[in-house]
Order: sequence, then structure tokens, then C-alpha cells
Amino acid sequence: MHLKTLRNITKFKPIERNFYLRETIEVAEELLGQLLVRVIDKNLMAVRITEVEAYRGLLDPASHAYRGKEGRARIMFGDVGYAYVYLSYGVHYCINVVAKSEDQEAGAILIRSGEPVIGYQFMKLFHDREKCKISSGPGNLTKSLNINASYNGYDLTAGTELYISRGWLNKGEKIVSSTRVGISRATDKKWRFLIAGNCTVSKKP
DNA sequence: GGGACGATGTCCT
DNA sequence: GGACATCGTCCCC
Repeated sequence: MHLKTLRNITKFKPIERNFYLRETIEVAEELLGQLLVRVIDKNLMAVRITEVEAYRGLLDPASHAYRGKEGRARIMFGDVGYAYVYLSYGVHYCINVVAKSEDQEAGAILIRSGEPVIGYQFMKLFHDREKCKISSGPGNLTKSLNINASYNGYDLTAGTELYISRGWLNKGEKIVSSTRVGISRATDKKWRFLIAGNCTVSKKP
């Protein structure tokens, strides 16, 4: 990251809860460029979010919330700004942030990829990869930031061990949408958003 | 109770 | 491009 940009960030302050109290898809798009901040024993790490997917509620067949609130996705029916973390394929953790308008019963955004901006060397202790690959894809992202199931239900607005803070979009960066990755239902919905051309995006649209 | 199946990543050919 | 690791959840028998 450029020093100029770093100077503009006076403090890593979590984004307020109201940011997430809007239509899931709208929040998803605006999450691009924001910072996912991780603090472990006074070590600071942050990635700039480059790829996300919106998952809605009872009307989205691809969503874990599709079958109702009595399953693993019950967090998605709760208050906004909290993390929904689940184990994928028995191997990888994936992290979502709950976001929905007051009209929506459920909704969350899967954070798929990020670009390391702070603490890359520390991240490598958890996942030793080059910068473009270390947080590319939902499983790699959680591995590089040492996020596991204990963060399911964690408040991402508290500003403690894990939170989201204001970031930036670089000049000329464009946001594009595409269909979501790895799903077998509702494959027509273009609810994946990414920063075009960024090397950390997991699968080019 | 049991089996199929993932919002994936890696390694092999 | 394909096999497979690996386990929680869900759905059906």
C-alpha cells in the first residue's frame, strides 16, 4: 500500500452497524474496497476486499437460509453486522457478514477474496503464499487470517479481533458482477461482485 | 440411522 | 480437466 493512502487512514475504526442494514446486494457491492481487519496478539493484519457474493433468504435457493432459520444459517436471520462462518467441504472455513434491509428476513455476504495491505508477513505464518494467492478464494482468505468456526456469530462492528473498516477503491478500478461460484441452484443471478482485473480475484468471470 | 452432497482447494496427469 | 480430502448438515429411508 502507498504511504499516502496509509496516512489518510487515521484509525482503523469499524464500519457502523447501520451500513449493513440495507438490501444485501447493495451492501455487497459497497463492501468491495473495504478492509477486513484481523488482530491477533497485537499483530495487525488487513486485506482489502476484492470479491464478494450476496446470498439472500427464503427466496434464494442457493442460500443456506433458503430452508428456514432452524438450520446452520440461523445467524443470517439475526441482527446485521455479525459473522456467519461455516465449514465448507469439511475442509475450509468461509466467512460471511449478515446484511439485510428491515424488509428482508435473511441475508449475508460471502467474503471470497482480499488483497493483503497490512501484515502480509504475519499472514504467511498461517498460509505461505504469494500476495495474489494468499487470500484468493473463501478458503484461502480464512486460512490466511486464521479465522475458524469460533468466529461464527462474532460481532464485526465491535472493533476487537475481527472487523471491517473503511478502505478505498483505487483510481480506475471498476466493479463488475457475475454469477456466483460453486452453486447448483439460482445460477442465473448475478450476485457476485468483484474488482475487475485485480490479481486476487479467485475465478475470472 | 445412513447416505448424499456441498457457497473449495490442491495435487496429479 | 479430474480425483479427492473430509465433515457438518440435511433429507430420506
